Amino acid sequence: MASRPTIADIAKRVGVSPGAVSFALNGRPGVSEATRARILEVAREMNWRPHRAARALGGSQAGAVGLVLARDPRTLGSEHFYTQILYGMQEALSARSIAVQMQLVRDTSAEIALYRDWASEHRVDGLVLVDQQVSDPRLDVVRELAIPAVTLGLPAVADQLPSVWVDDHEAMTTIVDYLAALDHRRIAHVAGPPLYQHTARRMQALREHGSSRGLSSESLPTDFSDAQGAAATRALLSRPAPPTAIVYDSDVMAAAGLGVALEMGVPVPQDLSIVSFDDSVLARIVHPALTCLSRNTYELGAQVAESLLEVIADPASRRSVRTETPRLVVRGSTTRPAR
Amino acid sequence: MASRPTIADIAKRVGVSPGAVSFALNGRPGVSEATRARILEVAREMNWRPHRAARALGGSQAGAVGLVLARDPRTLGSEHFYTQILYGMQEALSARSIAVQMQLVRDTSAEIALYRDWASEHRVDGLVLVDQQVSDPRLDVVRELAIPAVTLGLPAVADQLPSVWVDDHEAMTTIVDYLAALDHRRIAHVAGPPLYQHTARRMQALREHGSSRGLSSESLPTDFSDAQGAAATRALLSRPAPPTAIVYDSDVMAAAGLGVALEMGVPVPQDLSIVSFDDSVLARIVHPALTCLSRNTYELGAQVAESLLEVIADPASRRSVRTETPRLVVRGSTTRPAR
DNA sequence: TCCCCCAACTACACCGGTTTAGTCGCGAAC
DNA sequence: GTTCGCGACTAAACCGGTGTAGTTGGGGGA
Repeated sequence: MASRPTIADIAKRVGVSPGAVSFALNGRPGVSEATRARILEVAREMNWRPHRAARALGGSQAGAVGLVLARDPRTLGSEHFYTQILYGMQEALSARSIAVQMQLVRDTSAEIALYRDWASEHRVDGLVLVDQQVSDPRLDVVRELAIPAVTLGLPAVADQLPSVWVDDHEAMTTIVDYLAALDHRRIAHVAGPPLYQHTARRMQALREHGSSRGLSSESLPTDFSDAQGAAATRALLSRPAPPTAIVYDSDVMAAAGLGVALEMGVPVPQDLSIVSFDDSVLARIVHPALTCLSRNTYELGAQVAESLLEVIADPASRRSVRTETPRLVVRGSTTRPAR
Repeated sequence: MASRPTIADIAKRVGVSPGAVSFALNGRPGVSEATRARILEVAREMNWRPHRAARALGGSQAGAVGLVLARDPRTLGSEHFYTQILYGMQEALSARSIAVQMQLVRDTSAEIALYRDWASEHRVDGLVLVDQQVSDPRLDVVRELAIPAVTLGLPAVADQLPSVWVDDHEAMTTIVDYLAALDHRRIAHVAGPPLYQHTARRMQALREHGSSRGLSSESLPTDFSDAQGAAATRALLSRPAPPTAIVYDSDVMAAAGLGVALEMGVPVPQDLSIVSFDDSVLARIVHPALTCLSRNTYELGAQVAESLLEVIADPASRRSVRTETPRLVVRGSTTRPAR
């Protein structure tokens, strides 16, 4: 009884046909301005809202976009980053009452299966692909399914999808320059899995830029867990000539590394400088607080949403957006190395 | 062209009517077993999947449930907890191909507005209400909208919604008993906002149980931020007779408090024991690692999902589920107080 | 043998929008 | 004065399922 008003209810009340109401509500020609105004007023008065399913059925807009995180969620350490991204996206999309469908899955194959499900159920109008891989099996699937998508990461060279990207090369360069200016000569990098494009890119940047500046440098890959971050740190600090600075691919690993250093009696920052690629509450509350690259993740999410809307509107669009390089926030974990 | 097969396609191929196919696919009487088998086989062969919107339009199942987090997302510290909850829910629901629609909003009024939107757009079949408040304005709205819902928190006494709950009273009792057994006599509690029911409950438990054991105890409310957690810690440790143990309502505040203690030259755990109500990576990687209450958050999420399905199936259901009390995980941040 | 009943199906309306193919009326052009 | 054109609107099909009211055929009971 008290069920939501439909377009037919509005039509009856205004005295026009349902079709006319649809025209009016969607701002398309076919009704006079006077009638349109009447209809809009009545719709507002009756508190009308489109029935999503009905729209999705007729047209083809599901009114939702999808974001899948493929990680072992029990050990996820990047919640903060993706929470911010999600929030940025939602703020940008809620005005158009588009929902963001976020789902956590175990691995990439589950992610791909989910894309197929979503496609066949018409659940989403577009996808955001995060954690881009060097050789990414998702790209083929997305193309096959013909769902509009953007990547958050480097532009996929071979297989063009529009992307919103941060220049990880330049980011690493910024860090290396900063550390070199402080007179650090032996820099280590506790990286993520080289499977990920951003990790690969950072490793490459360190190798190239480090050697061009005459530094000794090295990247140790990990699985992003605090355990492996700690282990890598322990290995590095046990060497005869340990690095004077370690750059970590994530805040969790950096904090874990800091713990190892303190435990091993290596004072931070005096004997070891620590830099993290991620900023977060965690980076702020450990002692000393971590020097890190910081970016406006919220903005990044909003940008992703905008780009995705563009691709949905025009599936042929291939416009990639480069976002500003993260800036270095210096905190207590870095200083000149003691001689 | 290569568009998804519909029920009509299957019907044509099998040589029956679309209605019969619908019966067969939904396991309801009206077709013979032989025909049903044929239909199921052809459906699988053609890789048929129901069109969500079509189902939602006819019946009334949107195939999604909603979860809203109302916090200032820029300072969110509980990502880990809710990520786990979300994952647990998704695992439990994906088998029935029900999606979890999670959204972050700024505050409770935005949360309520979102519920109204979702209701009028028929986006969700049910809601999970988290961060239950002492006097919760959401309860009336949910009842008014007549959406099946469960709360994650204490059972709402006045206004019965089924809930999945953890006994915060007993949790606090566990901590107090543990600290008392170690001979702590002055215990402080850095709490969240007393607006939240679980915080209020913990404060009450500490007051009652502490005094019954002859302890001096006190709760300081905060906004859950690391800044206020740090400030409260500073205030407590500056007193003439500072507490020998502090219990924090969140891992972020506990870690921030730990930082303050070390900075003020108060050795942890010798002069100050620290206990956190939340477990997480953070609690593990700081030094010393934090003693905390730990619970299977993933299970909790799954349980929430089950309960919600129950209410959706039978909106009159009022069954609340009490989950097991979190267990205390002792790490390096607690010990007997130095005399 | 006839009738009734029931299982097994079909036909069709329906959900709430969108969209296309008209219809109508009126002013301008010839 | 008839015709053309166009703006404003209506009727009806359609999207892909679900649910209900028939319809049919065959077996069992009287």
